[in-house]
Amino acid sequence: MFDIFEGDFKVQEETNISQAVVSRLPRYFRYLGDLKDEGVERISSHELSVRMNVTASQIRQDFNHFGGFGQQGYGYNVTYLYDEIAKILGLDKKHNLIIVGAGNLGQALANYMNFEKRGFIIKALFDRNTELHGKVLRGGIKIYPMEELENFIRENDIDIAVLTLPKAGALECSSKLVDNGIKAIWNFAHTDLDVPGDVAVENVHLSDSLMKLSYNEKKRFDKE
Amino acid sequence: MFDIFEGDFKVQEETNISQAVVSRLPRYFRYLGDLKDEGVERISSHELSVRMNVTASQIRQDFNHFGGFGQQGYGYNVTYLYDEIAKILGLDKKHNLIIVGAGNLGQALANYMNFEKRGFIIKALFDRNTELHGKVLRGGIKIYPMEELENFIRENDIDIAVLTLPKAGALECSSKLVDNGIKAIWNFAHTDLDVPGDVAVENVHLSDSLMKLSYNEKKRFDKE
DNA sequence: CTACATTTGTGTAATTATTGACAGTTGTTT
DNA sequence: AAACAACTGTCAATAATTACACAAATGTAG
Repeated sequence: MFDIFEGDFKVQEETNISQAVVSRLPRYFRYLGDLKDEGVERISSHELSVRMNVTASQIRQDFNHFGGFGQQGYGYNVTYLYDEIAKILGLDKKHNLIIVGAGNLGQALANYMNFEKRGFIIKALFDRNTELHGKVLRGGIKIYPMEELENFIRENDIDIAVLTLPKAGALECSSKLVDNGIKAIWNFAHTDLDVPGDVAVENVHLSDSLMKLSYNEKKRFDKE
Repeated sequence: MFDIFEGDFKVQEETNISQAVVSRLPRYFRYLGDLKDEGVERISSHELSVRMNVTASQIRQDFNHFGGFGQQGYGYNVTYLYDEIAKILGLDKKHNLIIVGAGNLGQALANYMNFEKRGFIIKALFDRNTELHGKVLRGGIKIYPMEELENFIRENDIDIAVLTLPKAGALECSSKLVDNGIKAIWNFAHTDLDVPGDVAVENVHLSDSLMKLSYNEKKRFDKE
């Protein structure tokens, strides 16, 4: 009788993890990957807390949001935990990406691609600059004109769009992407987007990040 | 008599602003820049809150951490507030940067450079790849061999280092940077750094960010 | 097989962050 | 020039996040 309520509650909770927790998951995943590479089979929240410089309590609490992955008296099995977090993060499935804006950053991301190892496949770039059209980057990724964007999305099962455009075009472009069914935008444009609630946006505002660094550098200087 | 205590307290507080607040400053700065461009002279916390989609209370409280920039019954003078936030973020001074690691990302950042407008001047890149040595990028920025790193830092008043290296070399490199007096590291390497407390580090873990996006996309999908 | 050290999951406390409320000040209108 | 509306700075309340503490479970050593 109580179990039913508990169950319902859990499910509801699972869809409502705070971003504070979510932000930490990739870092856990990274450290667990390292442990795997080192051949470590099991690890306790305490050991991990020392490595990662966080509290063991936070680690246990974070993992518990998704159900218990550990065992009392034993700890966590590294490979199992690694795989589970991968699933939570959606890394067990392939994602098809397009990059909109083939400037320095767009091309760098296309060439960079450690992401492919994790199942994020870049299918194409798009740009309005006609000089770039037809250019082929590493791995045969091609730059297309903007006009082909809509068709490409529909025909290639694209779910994530990377926005590496100047501020001006970004907003307009984001609505076009959304209209064509994109459900996730990785936004490098120097502006905030305004999209429906069912579209995920992850902002990478490099300038903001650099300013934060500048503040923190200054602060430490001021202290002396 | 009381003023003295109040004063002391303020100063102490000023050096201890939470990162939650600091993270919001660049965004305020961005919106204030837009307002300036639009020719808006004054703005209330309420108006700004609508634009930025945050609470007016948070805006007032945030600004108050650094002393009051507004006036009761009037609001905030856009230009004044913009300039004050610039000062807080250390944008009133020039910063000399070097980029360590002249791969795709390093070169893209060097070429990209809207940062120069804000006083972040890239002075040079460094890489171990001999094929790149001597290559000149936009604005005359040159790629040097790693061996010249230490001298260059000392002779060119560098305060910020941008780390765009693969994971393996990043840790070793960061200690070298710190040893030569770097006080701020913008870390794009796929690993956490271990530096003394007086060195500011700002991490830009692109993979982490992408995984977060993947989680949030998945979550929205799960809901239906 | 028993005693003990280890470790998770979880309820609770403490801390931090955000929001609400309002006194006091300023600008504006009549 | 008085009355009123708009607005900040700040105190208090609420909400969210993090840390603590311990019962229950497991592995290990003697």
